[in-house]
Amino acid sequence: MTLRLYNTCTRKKEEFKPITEGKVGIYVCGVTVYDSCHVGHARSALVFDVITRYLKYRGYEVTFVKNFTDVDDKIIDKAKATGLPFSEVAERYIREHNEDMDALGVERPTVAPRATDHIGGMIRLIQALFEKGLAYQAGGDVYYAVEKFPSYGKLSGRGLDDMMAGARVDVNEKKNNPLDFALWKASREGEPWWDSPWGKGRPGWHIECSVMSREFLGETFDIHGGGEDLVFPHHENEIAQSEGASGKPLANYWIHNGFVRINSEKMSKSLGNTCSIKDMLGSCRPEALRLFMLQSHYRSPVDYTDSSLAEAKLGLDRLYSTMQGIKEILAGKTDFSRVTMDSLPARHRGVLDRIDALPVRFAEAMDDDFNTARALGYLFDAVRVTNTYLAEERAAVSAATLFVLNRAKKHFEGTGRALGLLGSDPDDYFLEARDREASVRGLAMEEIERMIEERKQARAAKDWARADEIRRTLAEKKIILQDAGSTTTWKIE
RNA sequence: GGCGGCAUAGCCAAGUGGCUAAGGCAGCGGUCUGCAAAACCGUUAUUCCCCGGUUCAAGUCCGGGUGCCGCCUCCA
Repeated sequence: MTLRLYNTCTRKKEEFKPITEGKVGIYVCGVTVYDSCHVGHARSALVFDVITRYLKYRGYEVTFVKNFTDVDDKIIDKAKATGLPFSEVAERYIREHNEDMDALGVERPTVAPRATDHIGGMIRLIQALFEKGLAYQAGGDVYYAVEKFPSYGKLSGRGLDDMMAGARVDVNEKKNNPLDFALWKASREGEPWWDSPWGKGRPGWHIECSVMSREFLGETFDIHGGGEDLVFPHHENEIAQSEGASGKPLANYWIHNGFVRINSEKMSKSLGNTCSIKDMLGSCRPEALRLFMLQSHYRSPVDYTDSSLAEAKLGLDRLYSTMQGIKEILAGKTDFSRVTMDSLPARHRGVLDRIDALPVRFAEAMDDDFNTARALGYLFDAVRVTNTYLAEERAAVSAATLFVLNRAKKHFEGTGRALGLLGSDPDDYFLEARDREASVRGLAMEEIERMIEERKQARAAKDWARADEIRRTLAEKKIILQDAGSTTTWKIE
């Protein structure tokens, strides 16, 4: 079975062949730390989190590098606006970024380098570009001479002439060609600076990634990723820098995730419709957002709305409710160690076969360019099979039942882990969801528990009128009571 | 102006030329329940934006049209 992935550079799905058997080196462009992360950052982070999780699930040893751009015009602007040193602005948003990612259940990268720790490497790379005749100095600035690099435009699929025709290139008299980009910028008064052969200055945006990827992954590595907006100019320029200097391919595969829209509109600061991760997590649980994102293919645009997120949450409840059902029966602790595949009665065997199909189909979907939407379809298929089985078995649990359910649990947990889902204990999941909702709505838990107790007594006395009255009263507060035998649980609608 | 993408049920969404077009949400009918909820069973696209073409066979390939969207400037 082979993993195939869509390579932006060739615009085709290709079979994945790592440089070193069993290992994968992946570099993803991280954030510029000048503001809080929004849902778009969340998508990118979740996409590459699932990609690295799946690569590990498949047995690869993954080295995942995701950088922080901690010196840049916008950070400097923010520093000026707030009166803080630029390094403190960066520090603050790095910390916030990490908190957000932890909250989303995104695994930390193997290395999270910062641009300012690699200034020396950048200077050396720029010098190498001078030696190759690809860089030129103009005052205290250094630019990359785009037309000296023949394959410029190969990633984004455009030629220099096409781009020249575009009206929106900025006019800068210091550049030989309007498409040339800055490798090094002279610092102005009050801006951070580093000494360099070209005077006091700071690096251009693109150079850091060329340097840090080589530092941690080598001149050529397996996968380079980022948001689709980075294809041009950022990644194109990285290629020009890295390949211009080394003469070797930068990355063998390029992966780009699609954008998030909000209510069918592009999310952007100018439209004022960005939604920060912090805000969003105040009203929804992280796993629901993850499920929502994974229900679309990573390259498609995704439209974020309150209702689509609410739907995803219901889907997540469905998954956890199956996990809860399994847990409940397994808690019976009957010994099933003597059950074997061969001794399994046909009816159980039939269910087991369908459940055992999950990891196989899951891998088949994920191997096809990380098709998480299809993979989730298979997961829900297995959920339905399990639910049916659960409904049939509940009355008379046998050792065979436990054997089958134990296997189901393993498969759900295994595939779930590869997606970053189903990591919580199901009981905790539902209690947490309920208590969170209750506190958001300011409901008094003691009062609810008291009324449930009263209703329990009414039911015992077959006083259905009183029991129903309590149900209705609580229902008005959106509290749904669920009777199961003699116990009653509740949840928020 | 240049480059690229998308159009599948009420909504979201997968679909790698060939058995009955995944899955989720919503809806409807039923089972279960004192009543409910959850769960389960059944049901919801004779058809995949439109028009041509290739093929024994097309949602899937090709050409044309229409409609959305992205990038080309900082952006995940």
